[in-house]
Amino acid sequence: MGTRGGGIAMVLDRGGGRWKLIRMTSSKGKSLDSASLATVAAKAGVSISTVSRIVNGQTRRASPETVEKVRRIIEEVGYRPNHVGRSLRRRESRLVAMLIANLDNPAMAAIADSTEAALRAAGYVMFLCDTHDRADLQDDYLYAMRSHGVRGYVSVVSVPSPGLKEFVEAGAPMVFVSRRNPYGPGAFVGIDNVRAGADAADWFLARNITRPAVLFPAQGSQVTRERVIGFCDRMQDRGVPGDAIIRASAPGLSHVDIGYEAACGLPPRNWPAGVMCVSDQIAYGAYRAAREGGVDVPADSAFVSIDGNRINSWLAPWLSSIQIPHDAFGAEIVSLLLQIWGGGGAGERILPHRLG
Amino acid sequence: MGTRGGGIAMVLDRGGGRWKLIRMTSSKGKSLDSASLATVAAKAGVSISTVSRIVNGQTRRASPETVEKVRRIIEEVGYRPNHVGRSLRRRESRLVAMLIANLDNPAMAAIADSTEAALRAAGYVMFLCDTHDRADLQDDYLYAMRSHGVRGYVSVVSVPSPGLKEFVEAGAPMVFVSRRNPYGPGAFVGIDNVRAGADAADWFLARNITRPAVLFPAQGSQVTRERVIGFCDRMQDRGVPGDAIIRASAPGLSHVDIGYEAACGLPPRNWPAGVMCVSDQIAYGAYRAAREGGVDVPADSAFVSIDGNRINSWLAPWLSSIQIPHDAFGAEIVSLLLQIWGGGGAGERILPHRLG
DNA sequence: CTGAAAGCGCTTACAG
DNA sequence: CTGAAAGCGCTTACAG
Repeated sequence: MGTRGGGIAMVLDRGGGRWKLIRMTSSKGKSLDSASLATVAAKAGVSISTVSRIVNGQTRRASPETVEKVRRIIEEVGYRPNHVGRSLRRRESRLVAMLIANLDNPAMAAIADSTEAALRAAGYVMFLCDTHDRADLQDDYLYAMRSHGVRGYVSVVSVPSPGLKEFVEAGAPMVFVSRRNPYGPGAFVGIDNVRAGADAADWFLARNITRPAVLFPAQGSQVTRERVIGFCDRMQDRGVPGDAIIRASAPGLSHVDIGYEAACGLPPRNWPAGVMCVSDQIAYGAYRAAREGGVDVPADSAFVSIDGNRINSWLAPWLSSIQIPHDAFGAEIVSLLLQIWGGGGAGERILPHRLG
Repeated sequence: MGTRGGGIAMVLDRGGGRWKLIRMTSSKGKSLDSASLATVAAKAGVSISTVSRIVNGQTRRASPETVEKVRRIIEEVGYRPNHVGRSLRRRESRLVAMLIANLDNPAMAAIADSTEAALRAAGYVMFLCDTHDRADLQDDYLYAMRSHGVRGYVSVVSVPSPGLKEFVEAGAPMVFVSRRNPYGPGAFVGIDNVRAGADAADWFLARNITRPAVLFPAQGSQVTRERVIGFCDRMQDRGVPGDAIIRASAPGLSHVDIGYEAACGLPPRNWPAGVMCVSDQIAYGAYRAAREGGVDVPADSAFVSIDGNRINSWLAPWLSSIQIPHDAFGAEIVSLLLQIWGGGGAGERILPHRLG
């Protein structure tokens, strides 16, 4: 922005022979900053307004010769609109904030990936914020993003926080992903977690596994709870007594650690023939515990989980994971944002999962 | 930003009894936008300048009572400085662009993670851009970031591109990570790849593996080439004939795919006792090929690679990976940025790797 | 101790 | 067809 290190030049105004002081970018062409509208206008001998209009595609409001000349100069000096000035004036930007719990999680990275692509295709720029699952950081980012004039928010597995509540109540355009808005209704993209859990149950029953374990975080979210409930309910609906299912959980935030710890609590002598993990990361952790306990996966014990990380086919061939179509999330997220901006209200997009 | 949907209010100017027109945020307190300096100033009965100074910590230039009153109002209306206005005026922001080749790669995600934390600690906000290893996208992002007034750039495994060249030549504050500046000297954070390759050779030799294979991308970067060279040179220096090393490569960008394909070319009957992969992802791909070929890893064939992804201890216990301290990159990157901004010139930070 | 004014780069009614 | 002017929110010499 601006012209740090730029010089000053005098230029004769086309119109009335008056002198005009204009700033010019460094003569060496070495300036980091792009030329401004003023530079282009001066070089073309037209007003800033005219250049602005042409930059914004209003070409019929200028003579063909002017348009041609201005375009040539723009090309010549490599002019690019300054988004900061534009944002300030228009009071909106092409920025969308993406708040994500943890970049280290491949599932999150996949969602970020597809959202970035979809936003870019729609002409927006994604502003990625890693909240580390912390309410205070989430709020810091929300306020910072607002200060940067972002036009919308995508909140992936959000954590409840005062700032989030404030934003939701103020009607900030926000799409929730995986985890629903904790403060009311709202746009949502995700899967049917109860059904995913039920599908895992069916998968076991098809293999005559009727005394499985289910592994989940002790301080679970709605998401993990629904998966567990879907699993257990289906099992019981199909005749498995409730106490035949081993429920194993562990505290903490890291799902790998939770999986490991929870699995360490399973009976070593009587290891279940099937282990349902509510996330891939939990399965990764449980896998190590199984190995350490001398259990052969999947020969002795079938592992099923929910996520379907791409890496599984390479590193975890022993895992049957219900695939969440993270690659398809981005398009739905952007479509919902556009719908909200268009005044069409929120909506829910429940995407189909499948056991690949 | 601004006051979409806000109303207008008349307020009596403290000083001269003149009328002043000020904007106010929506009376319902439901505005998405934060209050502006003007709002605070009007409520406090002082000028915008005074509020601005107090916001920026210049408290000794105002009476204690004024400071107190203004602070109370700021708290009351929840004022937060608008970064867009501030950036435009100051002609700099607290934004740092992070250009990264591929979020899907855990090594990249780890670098992004530690950089984000280090930047945040230093009072900056990271703007993450996924270039998908494409020169055109990298340039799009570079120009877009400049338009947003970012103050610095971090380029992780950058790809050569016209825009990058332009930025480098214009002296943009930029730190290169893993891969050096292709257009001259410049700030750099990474490891000694030749030595890492040599260490892998030593590891094999310590286990009497003298007929290893080395797997690498056909269109390799300087980075992968150095690792291969370091490996082969050390092998030969220690008496292994050059043709005893099987060099296997495959084209493409995806390292898992490259690893798989390259390993498929290894002699099934005479599979090498040691496989050196220039990255973890290549090892993941090669591992599958080995399994499919009936090779038991690590019993029949020892796998060594370079990266040290955190997930390895859970999912790839068969892999001995030289650990790159990605978690420590962030601090070095930020320290270099601060050094550049401070006029201290660039520098190289070669971090120690180790085989855990 | 405090405020009026200029200006960052841009857009947009408005006037000609 | 074109330009002067106002103003987005902020900072900062400058004047008092």
